[in-house]
Amino acid sequence: MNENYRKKKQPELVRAALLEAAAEVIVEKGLSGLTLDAVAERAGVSKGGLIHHFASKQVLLEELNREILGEYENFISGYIAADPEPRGSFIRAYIRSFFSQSKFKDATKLFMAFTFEMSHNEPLHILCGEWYANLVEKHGEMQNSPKAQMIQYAADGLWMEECTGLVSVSPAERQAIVDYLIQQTYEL
Amino acid sequence: MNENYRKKKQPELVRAALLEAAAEVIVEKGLSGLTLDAVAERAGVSKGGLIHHFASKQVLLEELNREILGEYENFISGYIAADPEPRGSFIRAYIRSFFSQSKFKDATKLFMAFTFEMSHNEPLHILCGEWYANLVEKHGEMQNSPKAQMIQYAADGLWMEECTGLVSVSPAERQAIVDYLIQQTYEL
DNA sequence: TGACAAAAACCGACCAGACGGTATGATTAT
DNA sequence: ATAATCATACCGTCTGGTCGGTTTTTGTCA
Repeated sequence: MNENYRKKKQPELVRAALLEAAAEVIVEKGLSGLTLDAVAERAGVSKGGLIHHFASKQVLLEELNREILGEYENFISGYIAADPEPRGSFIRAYIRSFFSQSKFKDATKLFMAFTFEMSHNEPLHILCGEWYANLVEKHGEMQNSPKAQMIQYAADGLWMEECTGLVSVSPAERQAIVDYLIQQTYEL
Repeated sequence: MNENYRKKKQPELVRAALLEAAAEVIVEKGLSGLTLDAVAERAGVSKGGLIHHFASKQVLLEELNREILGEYENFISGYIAADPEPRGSFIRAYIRSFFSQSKFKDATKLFMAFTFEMSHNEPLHILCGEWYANLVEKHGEMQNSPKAQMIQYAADGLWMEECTGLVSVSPAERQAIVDYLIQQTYEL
């Protein structure tokens, strides 16, 4: 007779806790370490409860991916709206969103896990593809000068480095690079 | 009475085939799809044979990682040696090596899998860390102006995009970006 | 408003297959 | 003869998913 029976039902909270737990497991143990048991235990829910909210592991993955994609889209939209200079605003928002405070811990690593996973997970790949296409369509066409592309690629590279933790760049140095990239977007 | 008993023993070839097979499995099914059975079958070797060459799955991973790191180091060294202009030669080599013909198919995806894996696989992380430190030491200190760092980050981003296959950039456009990055390294 | 049926939320035991790894034996190379 | 190279059979554990049951919530109707 588990106490979760007695507790007030709050399915939305449980669902959120499960997503959060899944994110943590992925970051800590990788996608190969993501098991339903681990997620359920970490969220304080039984496996049956987990499967009630997410019919399968694949569904759990897709929902989690949808979650972080939605978060990034909100970040980007917000930054663009707050930017007085329309020229290059998308790239600036793109850069800034990477360093925004996500509700998921180590969101960059999480994002990277999906980035690789989708290369051999068709539904996930489609999901991300549509998301990106929709993003571009919503915020107008992108700058596609070599320099603009270089800046955007650099943001990706910077983000990736944060995942690896290999080259130890101090926070100050990192901020300096980000500032430099932002500054460059005004000189397209 | 398997035919591999009868065949002439060529342990080095078998070992190479196993690494190659492991690489293919990782690219096609991800690290969560990497199983000893799959690797053994693809290489045409029994599981016992596999375990004879690589004592465990972890060892197999580390050896494969060592292999591709060695390959990249060779690429970089070669490009630096062939570069008449010493200034920025490391960054140019860094860029070019990403688009060199590796002996592993889809080496970029393979590399990316390791890049994420090492964030929660301590031995792998140490391995990569030492490799990178050694690389930097061997080829002199790096350029660390904001612009130089931006170019290097952009190379990472470009490489990452090739893994995702999301934004469809034509080979010509890709080459144009690479050329642009190379060109920029002469203006540090 | 209250009874009550249906649906939603959740648990816990269970299963079939997959997985990493071991043990042992067969064959070849040195 | 000894070591190296492989195959085969096997084991304990883990994993994704199923199933039936229990409690709570919600909708309905008198």
